Amino acid sequence: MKKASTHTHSSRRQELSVLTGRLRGQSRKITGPRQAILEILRRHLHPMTNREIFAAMPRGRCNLATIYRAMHLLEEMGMVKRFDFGDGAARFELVGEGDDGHHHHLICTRCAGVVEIDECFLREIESNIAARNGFKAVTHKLEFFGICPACQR
Amino acid sequence: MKKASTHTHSSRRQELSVLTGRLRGQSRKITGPRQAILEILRRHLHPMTNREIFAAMPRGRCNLATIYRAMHLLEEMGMVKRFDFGDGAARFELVGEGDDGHHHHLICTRCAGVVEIDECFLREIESNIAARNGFKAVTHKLEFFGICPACQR
DNA sequence: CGCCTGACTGCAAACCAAGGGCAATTGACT
DNA sequence: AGTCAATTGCCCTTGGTTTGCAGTCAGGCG
Repeated sequence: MKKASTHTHSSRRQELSVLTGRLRGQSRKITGPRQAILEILRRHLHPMTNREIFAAMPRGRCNLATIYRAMHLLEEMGMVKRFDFGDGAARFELVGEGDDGHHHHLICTRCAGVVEIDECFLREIESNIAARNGFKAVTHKLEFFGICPACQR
Repeated sequence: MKKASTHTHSSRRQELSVLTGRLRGQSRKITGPRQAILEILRRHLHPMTNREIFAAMPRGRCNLATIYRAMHLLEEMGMVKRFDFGDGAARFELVGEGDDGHHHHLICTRCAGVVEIDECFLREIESNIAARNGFKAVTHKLEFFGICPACQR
């Protein structure tokens, strides 16, 4: 039984050809490293650090610096979203087409396990804060931290 | 006209003697660098990086490493709270006695100006998320980003 | 199909926040 | 004043991230 893909989270599972198509559409080259990176991100449902992406790559197929550069490019193109779990390493997740990728996480501080929280409860509060302080283009970063069921024993 | 100090924010303005007293109470030494750090934090109402504290110190009065160590100590003692504005440098703010220091900020992405947001709207949502996922001891980090009135022109 | 060129990659060095080791110093107490 | 553990300064290390440069490659063109 196939589940309809209206869910933010599952919509991240895009065909590789769609992804490379988005690159091509911006006259970017579809290189080996970039394909490998997209393939890896496509298979992982949680944000990954550049080092994790690097490690997931068969035989250090590309250089770590290349991954850093690719992630910058993909972020600018809106194909990935950067998250900060507060441990000093940036993490990236694929963003579905048409989606802005905005969501949050619940992270276990013991085992580093991640739960995706697809809803965002702050849209309204955010506009209130923006209005109250005269700010424009207000966004927010929010992550939850705690101890997961498995780590509680 | 003097405003009553029931406000989270203004309660951060503590006498230096009160601060050093808290150190003494935990059999910690009241050293020159620590006094200088507390004095600087007391005068600033927004979170400061270690480097900023260092720069605010008369004549490089102490070593940067000392500041790092002092901030760890003060954080453990609950005298300062660590914040992360996502720019790769930790920031610290004094915490009032009896307060847990939990609050958020609205940060201008152009001029780096900071507005303190004393309320937290997520207490209830936080417990929901904790319960729904079986997590314990859940906390969160939240900061808002936007463009301040002055930077909009 | 093979060439051309700018985009891209690999490598190494550099950068920055942060933290650690160790010897010298100092605050707090007797 | 003397003692001792706590603290500091100096310097070096670590980890994540970025950059300069030279060689390589994807993709368009003939």
